[in-house]
Amino acid sequence: MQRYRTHTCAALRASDNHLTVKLAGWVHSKRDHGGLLFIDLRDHFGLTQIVIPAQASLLSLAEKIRVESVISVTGKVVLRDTGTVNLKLPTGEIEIQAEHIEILSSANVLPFQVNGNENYPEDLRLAYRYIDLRREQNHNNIILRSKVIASLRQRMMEQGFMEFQTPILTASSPEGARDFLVPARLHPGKFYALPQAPQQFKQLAMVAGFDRYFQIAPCFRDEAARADRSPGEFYQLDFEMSFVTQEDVFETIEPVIEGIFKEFAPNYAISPAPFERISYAQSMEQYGSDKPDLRNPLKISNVSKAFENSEFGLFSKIIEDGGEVKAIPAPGAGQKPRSFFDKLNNWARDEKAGGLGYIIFDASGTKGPIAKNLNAERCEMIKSACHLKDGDAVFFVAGKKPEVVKFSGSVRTKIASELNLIEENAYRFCWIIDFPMYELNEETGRIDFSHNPFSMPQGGLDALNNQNPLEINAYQYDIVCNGIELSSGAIRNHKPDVMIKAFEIAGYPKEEVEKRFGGMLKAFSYGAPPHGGAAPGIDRMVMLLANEPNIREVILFPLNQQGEDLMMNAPSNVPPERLKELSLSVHLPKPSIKKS
RNA sequence: GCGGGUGUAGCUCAGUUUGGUUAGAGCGCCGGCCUGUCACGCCGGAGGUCGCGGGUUCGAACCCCGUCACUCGCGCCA
Repeated sequence: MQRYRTHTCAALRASDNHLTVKLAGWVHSKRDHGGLLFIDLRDHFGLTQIVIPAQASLLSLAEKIRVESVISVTGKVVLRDTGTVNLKLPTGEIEIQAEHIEILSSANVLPFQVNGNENYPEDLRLAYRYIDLRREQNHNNIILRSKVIASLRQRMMEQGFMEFQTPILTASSPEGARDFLVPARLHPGKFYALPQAPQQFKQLAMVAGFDRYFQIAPCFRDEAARADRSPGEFYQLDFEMSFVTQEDVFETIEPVIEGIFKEFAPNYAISPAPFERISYAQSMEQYGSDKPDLRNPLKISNVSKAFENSEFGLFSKIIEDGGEVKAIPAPGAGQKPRSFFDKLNNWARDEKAGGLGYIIFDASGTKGPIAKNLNAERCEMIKSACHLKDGDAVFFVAGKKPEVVKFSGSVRTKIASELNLIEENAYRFCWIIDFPMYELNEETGRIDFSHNPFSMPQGGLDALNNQNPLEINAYQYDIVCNGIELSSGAIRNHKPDVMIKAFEIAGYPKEEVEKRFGGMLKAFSYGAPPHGGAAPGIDRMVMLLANEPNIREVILFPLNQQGEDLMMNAPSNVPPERLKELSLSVHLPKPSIKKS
C-alpha cells in the first residue's frame, strides 16, 4: 500500500545512508541555485534537507512550489560532504536526494512568515492561528502544555487522586465573577451557567466519599482579560481532599508543583518544598502585595515611628492623620546619579502618587531633600530598621493605609527592576495563608466576605460568635510563584451551623442562605467529611514554564482580549428561528448619541 | 467604564520633534541569473485611502478635533 511517508523529518541519521525513504511535510524554506535547489522539509518532529538535482522535470516542479506548501518527497538518504554538514540540525549530517516529488497541498502567499523570528500583531496571528502554531516557539509551547498536563495527571494519581468530570451545563454561581449563560430550550426563560470552577461539585464529591478528586477542569468567567488572565475560559488543576488540615493539603500538593517545575525547567532554581508560608498580613506589610515576587530581595519596612512628630512636616502630618510611612530600600543606589532619583520621582507622579522621597546614606552621613529636614537620630533609626549600609538609599511612601500598602508594593517592584535585583532563572514559591475572613466595604460600611464564603473560619463557631469579625482569619490560602497567583484554595466549611453564622455576619439571613445554597447545606447535613483543596491555574503554570509574558501564548486557540475568536467568527449572530426556539429576543442598546 | 501606548506596502518598521517636489528600508511577492546552500547570493519589478472622518493651511503621514481598531494597565476577576 502506498504510504505518505516512511520516516518523519527528524528521524534520519548518517546510519541511514543509501536508504530509499519517503518524507512528507511543509516546505519550510527553499534555496534555488539555478541548477540545484534545496528544500528544508518540516513536520511536527523536525527538519530535513532535500536536494533537488539538475534534472529538468523535477527542478522546474520544485521551483514552482511556494513555501508552506505540503509535499511528499521520495529519494535516497545521502551523507553530506564534510563542510556542508549542518551542525544546527539533528538531521544535519544527511540529506535526501529527491527522485520524486508530489504536491499534496499548495499554499497561497502567507499573511506572515512561519520561518524566522519576526513578531507579528496578535489579531493577525489569532486570525491565522493554525499558521502561527507552525512557528517553532508557538508549536513548542503547545507541546509543553500537553506534556505538563500529562505529568500533572500522573503525579496526582500517584498521590491517590482520581479524576472525575463535573458538569459544564450547571447552575448560576451565586458568588464571584460574571457567569456565561446558556439558554435552556426546554425551560423557556431559564438559563444554565457555565461553571466558574467546579467548586460545589468537588465538595459534593467529598461528601460522596471519594476522598481525593482532581480534574483538569475548564472554567468560564465572563470578565476582562489580562496578560496573565485568559479571556473567557481557562483550565485549572482542580482538586479536593477529605479529612485534611491545611498543612495536609500543602504537603500533598507541594511535591506535585515542585516536581512539575523541576521536570520542565531543569535549569532553573526552584524553591524546595516545603514552600515558605507567609501570612496575608505579613505579606501586605513586607511586600505590599498578597502575591509577592520572592525573586525580588527587597522588603518594605514601616518607618512611621522615625517620622512621628518630626521636623519633616509633610510626613508627620500624614502620621498624625492616621496614615503611615513605608520605606523601600535601594541597595547600592547611593552611587546612582541624581537623574536616577528624578526618574523614579517622575514615575511615581505618573502612577498618581505625590512623589517619591528618599534618603541616601554615605560615609559623610545622609543626603537628599528629606534628610535635610530630619535629625541624625531619626535617620539612624531608618537606616537600622531597613538594614541599610553606607552607599545605599531608601525611598519613602506616605499616606493612608490601603493606598500606601499597594503603592509601596509597586515601588518595591520598580526599584528592584531598575537596580536589576530580580533573581533570574528561578521559580520562587510561597503560600500566602491566614487571609481575613471578612473585610469592611468602604462604600456601604458593611462587612463583606473578603474571599470565599465557603472557607472555614479559624476558630470555628466560637470565633464567629465571640470575635470581631474583621479580626477572624480563614483557612484560606494561595500559592504564589514569581508574583503570579497560581491558585487559591481553602479548608472548606462543612458545618451547616457555622456556615449559617458566617453568612449572617456578612448580612445574609438564614432563609436567604438556605434558598441560595440549600443544596450544599443539605448535603452537609447527611454526614460530610472535613475537606479542603485548591486549584492551581494550568495556563499560568505553563506560561511560567514557557517563560512567556502572555497567557495566550500557551493556549491552542485563545480568544482575543475582547473575547472574540477571529478564526471561527465567535461570538456571532444567530438566525431568528433559533432565538424563537429559545424563547429569546434581542434588544440591542441604542447607539450612544454623538456629541455635536 | 477609565487611563497609557500603537496604527505608514502582505509583514516588521523608519519618516511625525521643525508641515514643503515623486513617502523609504528589510522580509515576503513577481520576473531574470546562479550546482553546495542552510537567514543562499546577484539583477530588475510590482505593491501605499500614511486606520477612518472632519478641521487649520497655498500645501498635512506630520498640527488640531472627533472616531475606530489593537494592545498594556486600572476597575472587575470570591
